[in-house]
Amino acid sequence: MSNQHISFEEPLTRGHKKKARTKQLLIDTALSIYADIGVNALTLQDLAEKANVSNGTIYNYFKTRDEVLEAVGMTLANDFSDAVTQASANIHSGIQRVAIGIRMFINKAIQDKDWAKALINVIHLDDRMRSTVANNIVNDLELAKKEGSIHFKDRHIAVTFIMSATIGALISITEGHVIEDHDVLLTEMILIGLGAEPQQAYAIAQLPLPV
Amino acid sequence: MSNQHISFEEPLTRGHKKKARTKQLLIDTALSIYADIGVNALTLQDLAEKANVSNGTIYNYFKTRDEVLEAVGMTLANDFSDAVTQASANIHSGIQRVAIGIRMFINKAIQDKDWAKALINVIHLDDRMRSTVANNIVNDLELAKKEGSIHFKDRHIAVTFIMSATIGALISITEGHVIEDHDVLLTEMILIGLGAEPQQAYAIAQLPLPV
Amino acid sequence: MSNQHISFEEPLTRGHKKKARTKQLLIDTALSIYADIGVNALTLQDLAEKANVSNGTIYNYFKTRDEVLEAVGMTLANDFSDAVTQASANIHSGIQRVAIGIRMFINKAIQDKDWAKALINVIHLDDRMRSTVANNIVNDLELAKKEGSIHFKDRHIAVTFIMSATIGALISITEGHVIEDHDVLLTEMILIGLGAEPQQAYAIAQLPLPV
Amino acid sequence: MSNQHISFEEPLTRGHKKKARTKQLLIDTALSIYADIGVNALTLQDLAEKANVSNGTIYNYFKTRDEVLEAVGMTLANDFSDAVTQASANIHSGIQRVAIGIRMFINKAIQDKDWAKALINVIHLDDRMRSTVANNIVNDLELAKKEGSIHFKDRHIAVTFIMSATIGALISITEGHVIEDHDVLLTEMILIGLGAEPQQAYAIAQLPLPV
DNA sequence: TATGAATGAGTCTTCATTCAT
DNA sequence: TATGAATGAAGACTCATTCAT
Repeated sequence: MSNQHISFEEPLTRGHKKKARTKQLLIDTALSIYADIGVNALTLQDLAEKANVSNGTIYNYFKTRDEVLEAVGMTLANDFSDAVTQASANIHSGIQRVAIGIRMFINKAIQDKDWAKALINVIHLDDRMRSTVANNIVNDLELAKKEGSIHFKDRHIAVTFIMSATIGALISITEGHVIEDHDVLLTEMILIGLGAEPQQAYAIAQLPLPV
Repeated sequence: MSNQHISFEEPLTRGHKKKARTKQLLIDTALSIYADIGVNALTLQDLAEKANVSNGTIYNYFKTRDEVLEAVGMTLANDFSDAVTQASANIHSGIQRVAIGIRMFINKAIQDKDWAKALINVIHLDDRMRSTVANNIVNDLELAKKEGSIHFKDRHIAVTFIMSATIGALISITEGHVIEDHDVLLTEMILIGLGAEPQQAYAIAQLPLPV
Repeated sequence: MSNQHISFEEPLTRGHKKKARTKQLLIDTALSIYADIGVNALTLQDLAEKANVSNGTIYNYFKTRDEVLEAVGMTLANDFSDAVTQASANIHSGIQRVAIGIRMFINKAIQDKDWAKALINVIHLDDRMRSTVANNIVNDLELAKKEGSIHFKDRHIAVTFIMSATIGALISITEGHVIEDHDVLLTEMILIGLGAEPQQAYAIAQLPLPV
Repeated sequence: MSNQHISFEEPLTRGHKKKARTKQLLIDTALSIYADIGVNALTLQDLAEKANVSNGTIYNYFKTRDEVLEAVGMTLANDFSDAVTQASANIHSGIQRVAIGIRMFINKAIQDKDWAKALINVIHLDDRMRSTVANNIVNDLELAKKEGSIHFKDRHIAVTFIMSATIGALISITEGHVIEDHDVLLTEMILIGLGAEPQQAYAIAQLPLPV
């Protein structure tokens, strides 16, 4: 949940552990470029320069430019997945799990705007990534429905509703619109929109996040 | 509200005045290319070819590639604005006007998926367009708040919520996920999310749309 | 039959006829590069420079590098075909037509070593070209067999024999080994090898070539 | 005469001395790549991979890529030389030795098409190799002339004639055109072309090859 | 205005070669 | 000797832009 993905500036002097660190370096560097100028504008020459690496080196790790972009997308998707899954590990209420996911996204975006920018860029361009994220939501959503805490007519619409409202908030945040309790407010709106009782929605949206 | 933006295939003989017909042709053609391959992938060579025009001709109407993209964005934004404004002309309830806007977007997307694809592409890449759309919502939203039919703590969050949820639905639709009463369902979710009374939200979301 | 293919040096001031002259210019220039350094070593940058043209211009006429090579090969093949066909137009004896073909090849190579070098390069790399040439021989060969002037067990072997012996001689010539009556001597060897009566072979190989 | 040159697949456990085994492995592997894709297309990366060796290893045995190609060419040339020399060791008739050389080439090509393909590739690109082969023929040819069994006006033309007709046949064979007694038929054509008495040519071309 | 040939800077990609381990 | 990561020069190809006709 920290800044580890955008850490390419630190001179690789630390561990001397493996040379395959270069691959991670490239991905991290690419991520930071995404944040700056977007996915499309990334050129391999720029990536090589910013990573202090020769252009040819990139091709020791990726066969094509697209493979680089894909690797970055995967990294983002997996990080998301891992962080949220881990945080919700001990939570068995569907509506709570949904709330935690939304709030973690928002809070991470506030902490690390570069991460958010990169994520937004990738999500707009990569269908697979959207599916990955959607799959992570759908189970919690169905669980919440069974619990009776929310209700919706079409699952796909509900998932889309959550994702798009969250991404929308992320865009706002990267543009500088951050307010107090952003995560709580948005979560309330989404849960109520999904048919939750306002009282319950308020309560759940404000629960302390798991450590 | 019809297919007019993607009408470049028709042999440009109809009503177009001889002058500047070419400019509109170029914009329409660009729009259809957006829908197919996105904004970034549009090349002027492709545009010229698809518009049955020499590449040099484009430069008689636009100074740079960016100017083409801008013109297309303006067209999309204005069309939206005009259509919704016109439809809501005689509606004086804020919440109703918001509902009409959302539903018109959804229904137009269902009717004209190419328009929706182009719009999505543009909105993701063009900050100005987002603002244009947002400005059209904000007045109705404030009006609804004054009427007491909805309530929200932060205006910007509310606007973003509406827009992003709507765009999310548009994306779903372009991907083929269309269900019955899509517009009504989404409008309900959004209005309730904004704090509307469920009963009222249901009622308003189902009102017949103005002709 | 003259140097027309390697005429790229002359400044395109003559006819002002067509701009599509550029395509021919490129082919001619490529041909001369073949002669110098071979097909494989041809780079488009080199071609552009030697043709006094921007690298991008090449792509106005050919989609890929391979298309350039193919066009040059076609030019060579067609030139051969046309020249020999024209020369043998009024000759109805199969063995005479075969002899004329061989001798024209040899003589043209002696006159224009660049042409020969380019031809050799292309023939080694382009299967289609070999077939094209072979097809031009096979009819005359069958005709000669029917006349009883030569005889062979396998047509394919016979055609290959003629072609490879001729190309071999071309290679020798490009390497500087030219002797008097090279065309006549080689033709004799080939015709006799194909079973012609030595007396007849001598006679036919020495007939004056048609103008 | 067996498949020894293309034997890189076998797990290099047999008789190879531990030393310099790798060098031979590289040459053999290169040979097989020649057959597949030609000399020019051979890349050291590909070679290293197919030889199950690190790319850096190649540079322990060869200073440059060209040195690799040269070594392969030498191997091919020497193998030819050795095999034919050995086979003709007890044959003292010039025309017979010429016939044996031609036929051995053809038969080896039929047995081992990869060898033939590699040889063709090399011979087209390497002048030195052509000379090496030519030198092996020229003595036998002069001997045959002294014996009166053949006669030619220009030695170089005669050598070229033999070589090119043989290589031509090799190309045919690699393309799948193999007929019965290919070696005998071609040898007859060549010998007759060189002025041998047809009866003698037939007889000599059919003599059993030395073991 | 319309045309389309020409331009050339910018990108991706390949591959021989080097070198620290 | 063997390895394989790193290098960087070189080449193919794209595409916005210019300009003479």
